[in-house]
Amino acid sequence: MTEYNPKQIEIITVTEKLFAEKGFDGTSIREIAKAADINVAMVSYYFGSKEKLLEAIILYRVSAFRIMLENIQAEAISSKEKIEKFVALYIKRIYQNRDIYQILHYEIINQNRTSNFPAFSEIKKNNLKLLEEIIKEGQTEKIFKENCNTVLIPVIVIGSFFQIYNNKKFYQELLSLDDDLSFENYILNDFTNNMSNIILGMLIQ
Amino acid sequence: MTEYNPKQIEIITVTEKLFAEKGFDGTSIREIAKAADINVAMVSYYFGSKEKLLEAIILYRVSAFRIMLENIQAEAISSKEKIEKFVALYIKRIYQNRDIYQILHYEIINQNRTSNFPAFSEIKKNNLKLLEEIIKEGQTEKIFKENCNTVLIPVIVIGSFFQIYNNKKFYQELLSLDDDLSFENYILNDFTNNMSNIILGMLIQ
Amino acid sequence: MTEYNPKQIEIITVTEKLFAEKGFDGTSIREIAKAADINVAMVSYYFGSKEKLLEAIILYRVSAFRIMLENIQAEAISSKEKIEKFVALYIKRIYQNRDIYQILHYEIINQNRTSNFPAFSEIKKNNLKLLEEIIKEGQTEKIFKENCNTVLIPVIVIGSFFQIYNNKKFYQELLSLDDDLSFENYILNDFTNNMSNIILGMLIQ
Amino acid sequence: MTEYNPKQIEIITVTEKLFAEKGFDGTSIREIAKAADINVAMVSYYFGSKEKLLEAIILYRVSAFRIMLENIQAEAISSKEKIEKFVALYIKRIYQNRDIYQILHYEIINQNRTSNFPAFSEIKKNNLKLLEEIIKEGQTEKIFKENCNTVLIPVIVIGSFFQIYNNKKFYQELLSLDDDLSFENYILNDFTNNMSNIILGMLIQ
DNA sequence: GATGAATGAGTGTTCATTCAT
DNA sequence: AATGAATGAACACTCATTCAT
Repeated sequence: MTEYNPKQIEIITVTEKLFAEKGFDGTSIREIAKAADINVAMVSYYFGSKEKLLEAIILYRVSAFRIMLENIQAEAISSKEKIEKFVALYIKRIYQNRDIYQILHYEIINQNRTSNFPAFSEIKKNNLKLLEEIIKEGQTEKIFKENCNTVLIPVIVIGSFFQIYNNKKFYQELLSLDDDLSFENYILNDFTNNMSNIILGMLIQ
Repeated sequence: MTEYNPKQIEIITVTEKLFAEKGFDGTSIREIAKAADINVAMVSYYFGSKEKLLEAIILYRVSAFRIMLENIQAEAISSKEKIEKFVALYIKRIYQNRDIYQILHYEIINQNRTSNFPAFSEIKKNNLKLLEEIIKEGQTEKIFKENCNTVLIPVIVIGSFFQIYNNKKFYQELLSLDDDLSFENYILNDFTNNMSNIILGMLIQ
Repeated sequence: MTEYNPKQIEIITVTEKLFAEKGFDGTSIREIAKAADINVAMVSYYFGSKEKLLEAIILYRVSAFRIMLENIQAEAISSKEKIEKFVALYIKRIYQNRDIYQILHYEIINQNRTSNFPAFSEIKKNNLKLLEEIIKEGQTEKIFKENCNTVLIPVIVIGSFFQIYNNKKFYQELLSLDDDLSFENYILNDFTNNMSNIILGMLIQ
Repeated sequence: MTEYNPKQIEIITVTEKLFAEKGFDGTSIREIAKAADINVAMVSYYFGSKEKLLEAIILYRVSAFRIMLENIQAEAISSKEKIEKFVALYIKRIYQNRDIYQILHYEIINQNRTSNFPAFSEIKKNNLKLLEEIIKEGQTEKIFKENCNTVLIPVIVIGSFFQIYNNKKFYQELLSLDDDLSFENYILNDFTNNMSNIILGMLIQ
């Protein structure tokens, strides 16, 4: 895990946004250089290649996912509250890292590139394991149903989020969310609550 | 609405798949020409440009969405059964048209391209209206809750589907779906049932 | 063995000269394009890459070497005269094809490129075989020595030629060969005669 | 004539080999820096530019040629033995300095670079003069012919050497010289003897 | 109506060199 | 005295598109 200097981090940050907006192929190194106010040669100089820059971005951000939702389990709250907190934290985290998720989304589909993202799969599996523990706790407390589809929970949360986020304009119009702030508020409050309730609806007897 | 000749339709069909797999920028006209066994100049000749080909693909497929789910409402079945049918048909339709959905997904994000897809928004709105009617029916029958979040229902269904579909490999491993057929069966049966139940869970009192 | 169209042949001809003068690495596609009055993209379009253009040049010229010196053997002249004719023809041939020889020379040294030139080796071996037959004939006629170093003969002829040719300026000054024509005359007459005598000196008892 | 410090000499030594192997254009400063374990800026720092480094290499080695074959003339041996010694020394010297010869060879052809090498021409002329003296001695002794082509003698020796050396692989196979040592032995013994005999064949009446 | 040839703009990358330190 | 960081120019090559036929 190499450390990046401030300029490298700026390149990563700028490129992250461009890749999320226009895709990997749709973004040229010259655009990146312009946006980051650096020389075109700098990307190759710092990261070796455009593809390695992509990998660097993913690695840089994915490693940030590591310190995740573990502490929820330890808190002295009910299983129901834990699920609520899990969903809220999960959505918040996805929202904050929506750019890198978008990129991963692009690139996971184009499986020709950076063949696999084992680190990312690992995190997804860890999250699932944490969720399973919370649910198991609720099951021993006889609050949650016995046969719960754990796998579908992150699927629904993350899928629904991006379905809305990727069709932002459509839903902004539909839900009268005039500006970006009200959209953000919607996601972090109403949408989050709705998701919580749906998930709990799946779990509670 | 221009009619396309068989060769144009073949180009559309071939390109649809390539765009879905590799994205618009990731697919070159040469690849298309090779895959469709036509001359490189044909694409420009028939469609004007690569971008216009994209628009043609979208228009061609989106118009196929038109004849949609309207007849559900007319059927002599319960509101609950109508929702189940709606969800099943919806997923089936998305699954069948996953390529064009994938493309739209790509391109809606890159909003620089083909500024908007009004036809597509129209269809989404129509579907929502139909769904609202079904729900209203269930509400007058006192089967469904009064305040239901209609908007979220397609969001959850379509979002969850693509969350799974785009991470096919990950979920195939997780759910032990060895081949494409068992994956398809999972989507059209288990996943569909799960979605139905979740949606009904949101609606039923 | 693909046929080349006139434009391709012109590219080959122009590039041949540039490669001979400035080497492969020292010649840019832009220079070639300028010299051949074509678009920069044409080289890649016609030959695939700069390296494949080099291979095309070599193949194109080396195939011309094929029809070589075979008919000398059949002629009704003495072994001594055959050797004289062999040397004269050999030098003439090298002189005419000095550009491609120069390129091969460059590229054989840089063995990283186009790993080997089996076609070229083949021709060299064939020439050696032909020479051996002539010498054997002279040996049975008791004109030539028994133990002759056949291998060294082409080495001396070709080596000496290029030693002079590559230091043209130096030897033009030294031998008072003011212009290109007198240099050419020197090569095809005096130098050729000298070489003949030296080779015959090696062979004759 | 500037003196070079040990680091400069190392750069010269390392680069000499790289230039001989891959040519001037084919060798990048980064490669040189890596091979000599120095910073990329060092070359420009010490020599001004890549081209000036080339000139430095040539100058450095060519000056070593200076102390050459002069003492042969003084020795109390026959003219024939002097020629034999001259040829042997000449080949040995070329063999030892084959790298710089290779570079000169490259660069003399590309006459755009380092316009001329007067120092080198000087040495060649000196060698010719020495040879002429030896031959003249032999002529007064009535051992050598009256009209001898002095100029051709170094041409043949140096030309033949490089014709073999540059096609090392081909001749190693042809002459069954399995490794580098046996090739070296061949050059310094058999080849040298052959050359001596050929040259003497040209000279002796 | 259809296409092979051709093109200029653009791609990612490498280059020798410079410069602040 | 020596260097890591940085740069603009050039590199080979691919792109979508055009055009004469």
